Amino acid sequence: MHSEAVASRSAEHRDSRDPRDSRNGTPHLDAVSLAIIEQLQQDGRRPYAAIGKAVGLSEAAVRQRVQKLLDQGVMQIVAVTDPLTVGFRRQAMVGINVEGDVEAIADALTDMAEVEYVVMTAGSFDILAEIVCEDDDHLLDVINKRIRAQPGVRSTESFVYLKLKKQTYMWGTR
Amino acid sequence: MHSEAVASRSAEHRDSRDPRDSRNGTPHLDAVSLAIIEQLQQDGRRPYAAIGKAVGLSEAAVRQRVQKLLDQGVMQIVAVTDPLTVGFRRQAMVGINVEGDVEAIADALTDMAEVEYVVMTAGSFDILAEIVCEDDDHLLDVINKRIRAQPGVRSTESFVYLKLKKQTYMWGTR
DNA sequence: GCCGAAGCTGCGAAATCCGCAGGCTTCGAT
DNA sequence: ATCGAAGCCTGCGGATTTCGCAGCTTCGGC
Repeated sequence: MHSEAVASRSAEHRDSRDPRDSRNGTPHLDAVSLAIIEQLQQDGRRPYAAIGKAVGLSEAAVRQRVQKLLDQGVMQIVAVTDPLTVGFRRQAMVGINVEGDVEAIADALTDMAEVEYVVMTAGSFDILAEIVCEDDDHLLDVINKRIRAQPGVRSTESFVYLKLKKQTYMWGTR
Repeated sequence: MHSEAVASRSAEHRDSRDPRDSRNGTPHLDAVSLAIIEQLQQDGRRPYAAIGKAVGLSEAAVRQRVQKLLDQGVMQIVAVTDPLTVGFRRQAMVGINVEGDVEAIADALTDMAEVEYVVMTAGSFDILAEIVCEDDDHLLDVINKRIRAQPGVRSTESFVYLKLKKQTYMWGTR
């Protein structure tokens, strides 16, 4: 019977028709876009023609897809550095416990320039936040004067970084 | 006395003569390279000529500097994505306590594909590791079968991500 | 059937990238 | 003091890439 072919076709149709995931507003990514992202995870400046050759698309098509991925916020092409070499000598992860509105505290942390990373978690901390500072004084100031000063912050625990062993950006490249 | 002037001169000389920091192997960065990095943190594909105009250098000079920064491993230009949109639905930070050689454990974690981020810390954990997985089963497998199986791992504590609030790559751009 | 949206291709013009030769300065050695 | 090597910059021409646009096809709605 031809039901298999029909199912395959309808799946293709869904892929191309609906660019959005039903659960949230995140756009849907097909295999080709994923392959393009992989290429750019290896080298953010790789030419469109080279990417096209790798994923089986014309240069113009790759260009349009990349532009859309950037516009949609699915990916960004940026330079990433080791903070130490750029003059930030103290980093720490801070575990935070909150009473009341966790998301409000998370938003407040998000607004701080020294806070690089904020995530709400399940477990013995409500929030984990990564702090990037120039020196010890700066770090102390951020943790004690700014974070702990937030109303609703019940307690914090700090983990000062001693040595960064790994930091990759290769999701999807494995 | 002139000891201050002498010290100042010798420091200048060290900066320009020796591209490496004495403490570790990290190369020294001058203000211009920092400015170039800032440009590329805003847009990893910005043309060299535009960067040159912004930092006061010729196109060729910018190109040479960027190439050197990449070769030295000071920065990398890559596409970064939201893991959720590329199909990784479970993430967690894992705090680890170790008996014996902490760095050996950290190295073992570094070799795992699902481990995105490894840092040795001071505080109540010896190591923090970020895990990126496709689903709960995958996450469970990595934590229980792979991480806790490492000899020397005394205990672990997991923080499953509920919501990622902030993730920037803008060191130096503030 | 007809129309609009979305996505891909091909192509020519403009912009960018790239390699290289040459100039300038610093620094160490003779 | 002079010389040579090294490091870094500029300028330039050719190769490559990017960019905008017109046209084609598919698919779903009316």
